[in-house]
Amino acid sequence: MGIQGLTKLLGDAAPGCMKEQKFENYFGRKIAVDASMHIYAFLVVVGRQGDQMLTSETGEVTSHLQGMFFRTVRMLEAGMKPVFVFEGKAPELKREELAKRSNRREDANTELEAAKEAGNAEDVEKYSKRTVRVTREHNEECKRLLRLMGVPVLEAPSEAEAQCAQLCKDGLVYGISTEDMDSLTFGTPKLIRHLMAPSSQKPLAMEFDHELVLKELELTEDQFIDLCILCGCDYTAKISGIGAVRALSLIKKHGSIEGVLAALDSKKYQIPEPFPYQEARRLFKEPDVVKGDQIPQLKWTSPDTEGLIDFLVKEKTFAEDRIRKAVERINAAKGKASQGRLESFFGPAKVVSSTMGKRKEVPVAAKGKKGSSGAAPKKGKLGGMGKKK
DNA sequence: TCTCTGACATTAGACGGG
DNA sequence: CCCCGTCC
DNA sequence: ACCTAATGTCAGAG
Repeated sequence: MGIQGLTKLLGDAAPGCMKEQKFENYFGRKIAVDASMHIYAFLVVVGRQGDQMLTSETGEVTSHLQGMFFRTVRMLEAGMKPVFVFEGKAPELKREELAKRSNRREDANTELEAAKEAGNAEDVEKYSKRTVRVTREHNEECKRLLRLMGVPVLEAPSEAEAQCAQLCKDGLVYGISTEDMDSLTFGTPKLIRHLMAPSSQKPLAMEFDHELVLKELELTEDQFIDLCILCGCDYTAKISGIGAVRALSLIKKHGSIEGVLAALDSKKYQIPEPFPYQEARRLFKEPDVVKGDQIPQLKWTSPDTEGLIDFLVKEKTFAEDRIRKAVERINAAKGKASQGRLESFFGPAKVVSSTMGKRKEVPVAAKGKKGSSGAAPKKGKLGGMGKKK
């Protein structure tokens, strides 16, 4: 569920923490991605007709592979270096939330049966989407695919978003690409939304800067975490009647959840029972993650063409020429990337730190503010000037 | 009147030929 | 460039 | 057996 109403709150109360970015700005950058969210979306939408999905000859679902493969190709082609992080064990506090989701799936299942019975195609599609579940198998197949593509895969001990945030804190990636605002609560220095949105029509990528969030809201990091808990997170129930706006003003006035609780009119506002906000706080502040030297080295290598053919074509019935063409695209992009690396000028190598020679991903020095919007779209990549203001 | 919350519903990819 | 059928 | 989330709409309380 993320943090309820946080995006809107930041837009209203901390507009300076978000900045639109052009797609090209991510050339050469390392980006962490939460894999499970992508897999879920692919299963819901890729190749779906009614309750049918893409499948191999033997009837196994392949929608997640189709989606993951081509999206990753797009990222690599754009010069990005993605690292995919897979979900580990959910924290105990999330159990309740997960149980709710599971129940909703079951309801959808009965609705689905009814719709099939009635021959209502529209409802069959609607409810079958809601029954989607990411299995261990889906995850394992995606890991195998990514490794064959030469893209690093990381297994999180627990929450993937927390692990992504840690990668960014440790300077191993520039930012994390996600739609989930939880990542900011976990303290990622940089969060990127809409990164993979298609060039036309959709909004530009939007970067959220953690430091600026705190600055604009005039909160400490601890207070920001408390704010997020009050807004509504996966770990505790909400106080009915307190949404994002009131939560912010309460935290500002009283400094912490303890302060807020002490001052709240208990007749007007019911505190949920139990309300393990301290535990939730700990999960955000010190989540179960691998950090620093413990993180395996992230390596981006050339795709294993024949391995991909064996997997996708021989096992999963993909069209061989499509796969070969896509691998070509990757190789072409890699050539360009190693040739024209800006990074060799501005890049990571410069930063000397105490972290045992680990490389740091550093933001490219700020270019002119927003001066030349006519910066020669070389290949007409961005067709229309999005009707920006 | 206006702001805010909460419940409920909806949406969610990418390619390539025409 | 957009639309829409297809990907497996 | 097991892990996704945001956004939009609207009624009604304060």
